[in-house]
This record gives sequence, structure tokens and C-alpha cells, in this order.
Amino acid sequence: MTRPQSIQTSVDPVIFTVFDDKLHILVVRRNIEPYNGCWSLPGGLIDCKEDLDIASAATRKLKEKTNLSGCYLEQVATVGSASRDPRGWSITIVYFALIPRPGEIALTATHGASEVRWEPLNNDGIGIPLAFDHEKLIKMALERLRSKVSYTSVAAHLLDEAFTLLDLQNIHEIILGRKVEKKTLMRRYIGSDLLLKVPENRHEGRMRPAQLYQLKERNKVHYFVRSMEGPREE
Amino acid sequence: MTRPQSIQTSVDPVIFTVFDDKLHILVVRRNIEPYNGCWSLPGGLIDCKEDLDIASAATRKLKEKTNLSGCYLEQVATVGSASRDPRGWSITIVYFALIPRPGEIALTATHGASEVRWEPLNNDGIGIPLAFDHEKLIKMALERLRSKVSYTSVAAHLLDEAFTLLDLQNIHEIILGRKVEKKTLMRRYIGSDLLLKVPENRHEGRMRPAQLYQLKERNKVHYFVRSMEGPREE
DNA sequence: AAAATAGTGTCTCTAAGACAATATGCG
DNA sequence: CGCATATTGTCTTAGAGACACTATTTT
Repeated sequence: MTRPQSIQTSVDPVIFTVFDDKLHILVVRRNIEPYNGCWSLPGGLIDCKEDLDIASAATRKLKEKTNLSGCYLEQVATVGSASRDPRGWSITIVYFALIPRPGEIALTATHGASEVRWEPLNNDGIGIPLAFDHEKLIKMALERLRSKVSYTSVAAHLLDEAFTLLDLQNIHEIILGRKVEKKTLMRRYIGSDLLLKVPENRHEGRMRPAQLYQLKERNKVHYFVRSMEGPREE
Repeated sequence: MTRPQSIQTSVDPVIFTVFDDKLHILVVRRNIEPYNGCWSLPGGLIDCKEDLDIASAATRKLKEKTNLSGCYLEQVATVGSASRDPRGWSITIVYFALIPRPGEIALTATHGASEVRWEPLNNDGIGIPLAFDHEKLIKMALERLRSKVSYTSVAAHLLDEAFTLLDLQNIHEIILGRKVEKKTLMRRYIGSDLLLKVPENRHEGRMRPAQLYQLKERNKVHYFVRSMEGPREE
């Protein structure tokens, strides 16, 4: 009753980005026990001195590896049990983050993590073994991302500030793993008045350049009333 | 770095039920510091010896006050900061639970809580002041409940095992705070094949008795593809 | 003008909102 | 039978899927 608890409490950000037509997440290689040498999520303990609240702990972890701040961050779920860490009762609060332009980001290794890299995801999650229950945590984050992408405008946060509707379509198709009608995205984004035309265009190749847009409110996520349902069954 | 964390970790179940045509939640009166004498959620610290995981901590709290088990329980979010508890860094994992037939439940006070009662909710949340940030936690749970009710079959978990479509309609209207078309519920529940007819009927008054139904799968929540949007704007 | 992608038109389909019409069980 | 509620019918509407058609820019 009055004896002190001993629950280790950490945050685990699942940091998503898209390049090479694939969804990737950030993983780090542990160089401490337990699971020394294993790949894992770039999480870590909440620091009662540093962190004012849970979100700032997640933001701090994100910043340590990517030096980014201000990107989209959403709490997914909290997992905790006596058995998920061999050292005893532990809790982790899982977040997901969306990062645009990964090419321009310098990843930095920190204490406890000797290497940092982007690992591609396949349909079911990650393809390499991970420490702790991190594979499960990634599946939870991926499921949340997919579901949210199908009924909100959140996917736009994976794109550069200015983007075309084709970019938007590609991102949706990569995350959902299926064809998405460009007309649907047009209706959703333009119809809900989410986008602002950007005057300049991109000139690539010999074809008609697409209109560049940016989100009117970079910090809001719009909820559409329906979920995209995908191709009709025959 | 290696100094032990001292984060108090608790679960706070927001236990919803409906009676007298109003949504209610369970509150307890604290008889320990801090906030001695204040009403609060029926939460408490995770017990590393008792609880195998977070969900079982929430289940235990629920059982302590209501002696119920097996009712619908869903994790809402986790809130934690240096400032939400005057004693220092603390985290709470918020759950919501749905309880049918509150009339038949004997509430039991436990250590740390001298009184237990159902408190009605109004549109914006609870009408009495509560300890800590519990008012905020309730708003989060209420928002989640409302949103979930409008695109899933979760509201049925607030009803007795056998219920009529009118019961279902009433529950929806109470939670959402607006009229809901009975035809919509008919289409959703019957059309998605969620219900089983119960042979006996209820005979109340001198009118045609309504068909009694029960959920085919008591432990599943069905996700409808659209959200109920409410009355059309003119 | 041709190439090649951008953007629009429009038909169908599903499920919700609205509400009228019909069915049913009981006194 | 008639009352009061239950259940069904069905019209309208919004928005997605499908896909053809038109528009635009550059070479």
C-alpha cells in the first residue's frame, strides 16, 4: 500500500515517413541491456526533471534523433504489464509522429542507441525482429495511422508544406496499400476548403504542371464524415 | 539518468451508466489527502503485485466499487505531468466503462473513499467540482463515448442483455443529446446482422409490444462506415 | 500539333435524414 | 374495433467509387 511503486515509465514514438514509395519508421539499435544489439523504437524513460508532461517527453525523444519539432504527434495507446520488460513492471505510452522530407533530416545517434535508421514497413508491420513488444506497438500505431488516414486529412502532414493532389494521392495509396481515386481526394480536400493555392508551380518533365497547394491550417486535422471504403466488391 | 524515477501511476475508470433519462458516472468521495473530502473518479494506483497489466488494474478498480466484471472497457488516453498532482510527477491511464442495469448494483465504499454515488452529467460534463484534473478526464471520456456511439454499436453495452429498438434509440439520444432516427438504427443494427430476436416480449401498457433483441456477439463492437450526422441544416 | 499529365463531368451506389404509411397486439 | 406504438416504405440527399472526357502546358 504505502510501499513505493517501481514502475518504469517510458514513451515510444513511432516516427513515420514516406520515401521510395514506401512507408518507413525510425528505429535505433540498442547498445545497453536488455536486448543489447537489438533494433527498437527510439523511446526512453520519462525524465521527471526534464519533461513537464508526457507529450513533451515524446517531443524530446523526437528531437533527440531527428532534431525536428512541430511535426504532427498523436498519442496512440498505453501498454504496460509486469512481463513486457524483463526488469519488471513497466509502462510505455506510444505516440505516432509524421515527418515530411526525410531526405533533409540528419539522424543522430544518442546514448543507449548506437545507430539510427529508417526501416521500411510492409503490409503487416516491420520486417525485422525488435526488442521488447515493439513489434506490437508498431502494429498498433500503423493500424491507427491507416484508420485515421481513411477518415481525416492527417496524411497531408507527411508531405512538404506545398504539395500537389497527386502527391496526396500517392501518400494515401502508400499508407492504405491500395488505389485511391484522385476524384475522392479532390472532393474531400477542396470541398472541405482545406487547401490554399500556392502561386508557383513545379516544372518537371514535359507535361502540364499540377497546381501546388498548402494546408490552410497546418495544425488542424479535418474529420470527414465517411471513411474511404476502397474498391467495390464485385 | 540512473536515479530512480518517482512517477505515481494510476488508472482512472470513467464508469458510465444511464438511468432517469440521463447519463451518469460513478464518483467517490476522497477521505485522504490531497483533496480530502472532494469527489473524484474511482481510480487508484497500479499495484505491481496485484495487477498483471493496465487493463487488469482498471478491471480491479471497477470490481472494487461495483462488483461487476466483464463489462465493456476501453482505454481512452493517458495524461501525465509534473503538475497535475501536488505530490509530484504522476500519470493516469483513463478508461471508460459501460454499465447496464445500474439499479441492480450495490455500490461499495473502499479505503480512501468514504462514499460512492452516481452523478448525472450535463452536456458539458460534470456539474460538481472534482479533485485533480478529473473534470478534464471526464470530458475526454465523454467525448470519446459520444464519438464512438455515433459510428459504432457500442451504445448497446449500456443496455440490458435483451432490449428493444426503442431502448437503443433512447440511449443514443441521451448520449448524443439530440434526436436520432429510429430508422437509422434499424438499418444499422439489423442491416449489419448484429441482433438476434429474443422470443419473449415485454408487455407494458396496452400497445403493441416491441420486439426484443440481443447482440449476437456480446463482446464485439461493430464499426459502421459512416458517422451519424444528425439533423440536416436548413 | 502531339505528348502526357491535370482536372472535370457525370453515372452509379450506399447509407443517412425525413417522414408517411402500414402492421400489430391489447383492451 | 380503435388506440397507441412498432415496423416498413420510400423519397431525398450527401458523398464515395468508377471511369470517361476535357484542359493545359511544354516541346
